[in-house]
Amino acid sequence: MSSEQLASHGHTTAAQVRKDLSHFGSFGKRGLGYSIEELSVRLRAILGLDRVWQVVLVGAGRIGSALFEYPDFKMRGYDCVAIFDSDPEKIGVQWGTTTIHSSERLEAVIEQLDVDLVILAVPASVAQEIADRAVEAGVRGILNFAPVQIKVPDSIPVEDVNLVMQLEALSFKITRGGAGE
Amino acid sequence: MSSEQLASHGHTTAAQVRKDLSHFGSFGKRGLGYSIEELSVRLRAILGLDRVWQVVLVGAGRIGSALFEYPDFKMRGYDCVAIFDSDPEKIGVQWGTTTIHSSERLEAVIEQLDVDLVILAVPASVAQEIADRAVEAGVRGILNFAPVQIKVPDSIPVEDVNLVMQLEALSFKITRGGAGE
DNA sequence: GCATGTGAATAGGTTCACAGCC
DNA sequence: GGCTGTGAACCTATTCACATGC
Repeated sequence: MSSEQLASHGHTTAAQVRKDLSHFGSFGKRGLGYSIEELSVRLRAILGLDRVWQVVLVGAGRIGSALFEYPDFKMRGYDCVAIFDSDPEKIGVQWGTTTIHSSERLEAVIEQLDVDLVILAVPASVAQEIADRAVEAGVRGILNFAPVQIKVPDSIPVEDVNLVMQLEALSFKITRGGAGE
Repeated sequence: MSSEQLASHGHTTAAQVRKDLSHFGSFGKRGLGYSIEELSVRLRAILGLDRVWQVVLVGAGRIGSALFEYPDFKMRGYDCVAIFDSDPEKIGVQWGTTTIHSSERLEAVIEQLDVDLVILAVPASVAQEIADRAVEAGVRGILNFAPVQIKVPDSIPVEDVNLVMQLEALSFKITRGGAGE
């Protein structure tokens, strides 16, 4: 497949595709284009998707349950090895084969199972505390659903999921009136 | 509050704050800084947040219910005026004071209630069809939870919520090893 | 011949620094 | 004196265009 074809799939240009890929190496063949198979393998390795990541979910509320049931996670190599909640009613409950633990056990489980990522699906009021404890216990990245800006060391990446902001982005684009992008 | 102080709250610099704000007007007072109150009002108007947006939710599954219960939505001016699902079991069920309608009624409701935004919380397989119908019925923006790239006219903004991609972004940052950002 | 990979040219965005106003 | 608003300098990213290799 040529850079031209690749570009038409994303929202970009042929030159952009070539420049971007050239940052990581030279994966194409002149006159021929790129092998989808090879690109896939090489990019998955670069992005760190060629392994299974150990994930824990903190917060067994609605968002937590929606996430947990989302089939794509497992399929894409994210293995939810534990769930935590502070509600005594929920502790001990099983979701599939995964048990809900007391939040108190967070550090122990993260260390024991060598957890990579934490999904924070807790109220804003406790998000920072949980994040601190998770980082202290050795977690390497955080997906944050709580509507607060959590502070962690620079070495720990955080991705924020902020649906209100995304709705607001829509509101702005509509208000502004201009083209969709 | 000075641009310096504002910058320290976001993840940015004083010069950046001043340049960005100057794009929309000159809201500060020299020697003094910016009035939070005035900034808030002016920016809310620019972003289109000084009104209530009519929203419908399509898909009354787990993601849909998590969203619907999310208190921030109403508080931030997004009023979910209708829910749709194709499952006959769910049709007629009430969530709070909002009834779940058959997806067939999508166009009728969008037109009648002058709906602005659609939240697409449906399986990937039907996302495009629903999007087409919503756009045809006059919706002005789409928040898309389905893991597909939906195609709509350029004039209709789409915001994609793609949790797998956000996890993958974490994986990349961790793999690359560099600083969090 | 065809499409990559890459320097050169261009455009876009960020930082600097200071005149102007409070 | 302090801080904004903004042109100028700088830096980064995108686009162009072509030599290189299949």
